[in-house]
Amino acid sequence: MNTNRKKNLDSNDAKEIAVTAVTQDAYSAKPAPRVVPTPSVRRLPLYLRLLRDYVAQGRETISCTRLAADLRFDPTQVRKDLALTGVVGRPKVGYPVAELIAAIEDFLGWRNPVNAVLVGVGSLGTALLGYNFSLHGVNIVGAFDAAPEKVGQVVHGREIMPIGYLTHFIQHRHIPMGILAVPAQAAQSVAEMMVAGGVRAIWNFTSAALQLPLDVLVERADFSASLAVLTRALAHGLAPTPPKIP
Amino acid sequence: MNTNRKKNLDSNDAKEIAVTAVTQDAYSAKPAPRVVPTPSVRRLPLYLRLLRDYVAQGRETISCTRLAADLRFDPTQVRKDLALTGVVGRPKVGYPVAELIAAIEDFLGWRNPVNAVLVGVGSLGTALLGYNFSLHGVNIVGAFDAAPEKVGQVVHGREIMPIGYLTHFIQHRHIPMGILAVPAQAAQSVAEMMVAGGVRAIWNFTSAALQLPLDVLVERADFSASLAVLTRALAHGLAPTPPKIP
DNA sequence: TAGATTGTTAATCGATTAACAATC
DNA sequence: TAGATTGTTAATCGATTAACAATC
Repeated sequence: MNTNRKKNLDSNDAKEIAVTAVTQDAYSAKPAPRVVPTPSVRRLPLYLRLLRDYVAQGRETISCTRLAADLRFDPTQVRKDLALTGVVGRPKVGYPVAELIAAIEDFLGWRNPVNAVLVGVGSLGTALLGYNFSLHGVNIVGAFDAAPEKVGQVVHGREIMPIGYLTHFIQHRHIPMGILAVPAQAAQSVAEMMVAGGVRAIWNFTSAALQLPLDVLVERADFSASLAVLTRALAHGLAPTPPKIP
Repeated sequence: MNTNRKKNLDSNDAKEIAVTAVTQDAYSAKPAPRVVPTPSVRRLPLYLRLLRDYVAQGRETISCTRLAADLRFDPTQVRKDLALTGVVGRPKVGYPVAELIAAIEDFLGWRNPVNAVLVGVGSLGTALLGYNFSLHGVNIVGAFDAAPEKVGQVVHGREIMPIGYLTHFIQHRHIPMGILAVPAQAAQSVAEMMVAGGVRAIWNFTSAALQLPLDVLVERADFSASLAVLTRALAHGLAPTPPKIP
C-alpha cells in the first residue's frame, strides 16, 4: 500500500487539475484529458474502419465487446479508447455508431485535412501520391524531386517541382507537414529544408535518424521495424506449418 | 517494499529459469532471454543503420552514449537493447561496431532471408516489388493479382501470377510469409488463402482487421496509425511556425 | 425484472529510466 | 592513475487488464 501512495496522489492531482480545467474552459462539458496516450491514438483508426463496416451493415449501435472481439483487443481497452472521444455509450445497448464515427474523425482532425508536401517521387513516392489521404486528414498539395528529368512531369495530377522551390513553397503556403520519400542519404538535408520552411511535422519513410529541433514531430514510417518483428519471429520458432497434403 | 515483493520474486524466477535453460542448451554461453521485448526488436534496425554509417566513417568502436544521442534515446535503453544481441562492450571504449552489425543481423534473421509472396500489384505493391528486402531478411519470390489483365505482366522482374495459384504456390514452395497489398475488401479472403497455403506470418498493408488463427503473426503496416498521430498533433497545438520573413 | 454493458477505480504488467559498482 | 563507460539492479512511469458498482 505504501509504494502505491505516490500513484494515488497522482490520480488525485489529475482529478483536481481536471476540475480546474472545467472552470477555465466552460465550453466543453467534459474536459479533454491533458495528455492522450499515443497507443490509443494509433488504435482509433482501427475502430473507425470497423464502425464504417457496421454502418454498411445497417447497425446503429455497437458494444465494446463486439469491437474488441473483431480486433482481438481487451474490451476495457476499447472502452477507455472510445472514452477519449467524449461519446458515451448506454449500458446494455452500446455506443451509437454514427456518433462515434463523427467523434473519432473530429478527434483525429480528419474532418479538416492539413496540407502536405511530398519529396521524392520514386516508386514509393509515386504510390503515396496515388493515395487519397483527404479522408485521413492529409492533402498532398505539392510534389518535389531532385532529378531534373522528373521535374515538370505530372504524377497523379501533381506537377513535380524542383527541390530548390521546396522551402519557399512551404513558407509561402504555410504547409504544416512534409512527407519524406527520398533516398536515405538525402533525408537529413531535405528535412532541414522542410523545417526551414516551417513544417511542424514530418512523415519519414526513410531509414535515416533525423537530427531536427525537438519541437518538430517526426513520425517514422520506414519498413525496417515491421520487418524486424516478422523476420525475428519467423527465424525463431514460427516455422511454416507443414503443408497438409490433400 | 511490500508491493514490490511480487516483482522481486518474478525476477528471481527468471534467473532460475534462465539457469535451467543453460543446463538444457549447452551450446550458447549466454542463454537467450525467454521473451524479447518487441519495442527493442523494432529499435534494432535503427542501430544497425547507424552502425553502418559509423563503419563508413572508419569507426571501430562506438559508445551507447553516442548511439543514444544520434537517436535521441536513453543510453540505458541502448545498452539494454544491445545486450539482447549478446555482444559485450568494454568500459571506456564502447562496443565493437563490426561485431554489433553482425550480431544484430543474426538476431533479426537478416542473414538468411525468408521467402515471401506479395499479393496485390497496385501502386503500393509495385513499389514493394521494387525494393530489395534481401538485406532486411525477406525475398519476394512470387507476385499475384486478381486482375486478369495484370496476370502475365512482368513487374520488377517478377511475372504476375493469378490469385488462383496462390495457395498451391505457397504450399508447394513452403513460403512462410505473405505480403498483403490488396484493396481492403479483398484482404480477409486473400489472407485466408495464404494461411491455407501455410504462411506463418502476414505483413498487412491493408486497413482490414483480419480474423485468422492466433498462431499466424500479423504485422500491421497500414498508414492510418501514423496519420492519426500526425494529424491529431497538428490539429491540437502543433501549428506551423510563423514563416520568418527575411 | 434480470442481466448485459458501461464507466471508472484499482491492480497488474511491462517498458523506460535512474543509480551505481565494476572495469578498462 | 582517473574517469568514461559498461552491465545490472532498483525505481519509476505508463499502459493494459481486472473488478465492480451503476444503469439501461
